[in-house]
Amino acid sequence: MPINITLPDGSVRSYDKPVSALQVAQDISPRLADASICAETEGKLIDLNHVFDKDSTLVLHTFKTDAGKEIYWHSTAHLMAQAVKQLWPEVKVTIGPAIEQGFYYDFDRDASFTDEELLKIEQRMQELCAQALPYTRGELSKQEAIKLFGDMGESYKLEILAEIPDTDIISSYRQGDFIDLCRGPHISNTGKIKAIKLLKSSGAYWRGDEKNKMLKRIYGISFPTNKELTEYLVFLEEAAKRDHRKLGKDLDLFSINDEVGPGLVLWHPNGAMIRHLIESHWKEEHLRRGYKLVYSPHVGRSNLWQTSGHLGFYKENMYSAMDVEGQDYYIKPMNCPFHISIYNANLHSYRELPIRLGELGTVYRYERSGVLHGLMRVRGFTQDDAHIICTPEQMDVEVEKLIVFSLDMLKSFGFKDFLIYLSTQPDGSVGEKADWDKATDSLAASLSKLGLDYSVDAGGGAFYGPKIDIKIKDAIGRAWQCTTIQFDFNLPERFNMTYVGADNTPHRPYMIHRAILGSVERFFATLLEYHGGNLPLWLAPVQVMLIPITDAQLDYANEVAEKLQLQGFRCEVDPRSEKMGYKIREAEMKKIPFMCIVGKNEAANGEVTLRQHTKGDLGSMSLDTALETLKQQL
RNA sequence: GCUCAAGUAGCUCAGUAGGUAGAGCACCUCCUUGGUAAGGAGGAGGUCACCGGUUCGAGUCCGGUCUUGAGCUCCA
Repeated sequence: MPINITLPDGSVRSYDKPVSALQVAQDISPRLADASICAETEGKLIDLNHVFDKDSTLVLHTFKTDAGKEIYWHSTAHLMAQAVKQLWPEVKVTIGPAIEQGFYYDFDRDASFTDEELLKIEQRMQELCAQALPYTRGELSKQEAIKLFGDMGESYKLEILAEIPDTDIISSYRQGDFIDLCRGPHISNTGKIKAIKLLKSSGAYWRGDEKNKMLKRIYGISFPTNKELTEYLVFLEEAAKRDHRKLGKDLDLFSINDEVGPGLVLWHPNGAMIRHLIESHWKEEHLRRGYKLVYSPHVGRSNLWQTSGHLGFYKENMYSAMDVEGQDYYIKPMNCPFHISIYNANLHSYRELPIRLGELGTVYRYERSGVLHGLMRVRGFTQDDAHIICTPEQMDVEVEKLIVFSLDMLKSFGFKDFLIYLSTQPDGSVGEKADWDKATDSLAASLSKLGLDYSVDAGGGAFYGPKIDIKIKDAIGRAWQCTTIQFDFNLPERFNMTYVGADNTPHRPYMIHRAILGSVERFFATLLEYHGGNLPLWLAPVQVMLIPITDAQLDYANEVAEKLQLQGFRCEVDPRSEKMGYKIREAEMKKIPFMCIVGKNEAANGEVTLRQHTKGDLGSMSLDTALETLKQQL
């Protein structure tokens, strides 16, 4: 009986005796065999030395596939654990998975790892790579596994084993003198790992629970070639240059000040201008789509938060009450109760729905000190909030409109790649299951209808409703959550929201809570990082810098600036008696999109010379031509 | 909040074995009026995050507080 191995392209290779995945790879091409990291059969990842004794499918994974990377990095994590155990035998190992970019391994050790120690570990890893130690799979019963890891004193492994059913077969992987409890698969030998960099060490709780012991984590990354590692390190440097905190300082956009308080943002004129432009655009787009703008106060009486339930489920994120004539008031962590109160101020007919109330609403939330991060995570921020109140029948249309609107809005700022998540009903949620299913289906159907790829986060919804989140992918691959579209089965009930239906009886409306940008602060940060500070012309706080070559052209420069301003451009004149090169350099570093250079020739002919940021000299031209050029970029 | 690191002029950073602070850029004044990324000279600017301790003497050593960074947990 031949054994048929079916490959992804549909071709079949027949063998008359059992054959390993690696052998099949060899038969396809030795180079493929060399590049292969692991294999996959019937949807399950396997080692390359897995032997097929019956008809099977086979997919080979190289470092190019996600699965290949994951296995490669996971194997490197094992290698790192081996090196650490060799250097410090008393250290206990815990777990060490692959992550999106690289891997980590958590160790139980009193002292944290210093940079010198990381280098030492890296060296030991390289020595172990040179030995090309094979990773060998072993299978044992739970009893045997407990004995094995118990004898080694690896208490964390015993804890993991305790959660595995008694009857399961446990797999372990050994390379050289190191053995780890592991599902696998792994690369064939340590020699496959060519380039390693241990990036940083930090603390991490055992099982991510802050009640547990703080372990010492080492992050690292590895590649099949040194070239890839170098590229990755360059990429990290590039990311650091785009950090919004650095750009915010360099371009004088915002600051966060000790005395004012952590997590509270001061918007400087340039940053405030950008924010103004974002917000104006936001308002126009909302009005165009049938939203009504509202404003609401920054504080509200405790009754309001009692009714909304925030004092119950959200209290730990709220600041403590302030006393106003014997009554408790709370600064708002959310805008919803106010928007609902606006809705409830009047009686509504089904004929008015949907009602879409929008507000750039500033909220304050208590965030633990350790989580604050530039503008990405702050204590006071402005949500681009809106609540859509509609009949159940209108829900599908509204959801679809909302998704289209969200993507259009994000695209208008230059973003192109999005990650979309659908989060479904968690345990302990409120509302009827039927409503949940209906809402969840509506969200899913809209996404599918629009042909959008999304991942499902099962049980990841809020307790009050399912949601869609959209994350923006950065030019260098990082993802930031902006848009969130959440159904709410809780608040309409709590606030007894109603509308009068065609049958002349009150009905409970559906409510969708949504933010497209998320928060103006986070969106602003993402925008900055995405563009690396080089904002599109319409968002640049200063669009044109007028640079007179000598003081003699100062009047002419002012004249040109005035004309540009009349056409709606934001421009400034650099009047200093500095050399032109000096002023150009400064304008370039401030990332001002256009420079308008005027010397005696331009002044004499009524012309200007344009220079575009990062692109250089565009030559001299009439003022009208220059205006045309600028307008084309808007 | 927890673990580890850091906090010196507006910015980026030096500061060696504890002896009351230094550079570059930016800023101010003067000279220079220069054609596509830094012209020259001079000047001003710091209770070395804050509080306490050790010491004859602390930017430097010790303790505490605040803030920042990398993570953990959580989230827009």
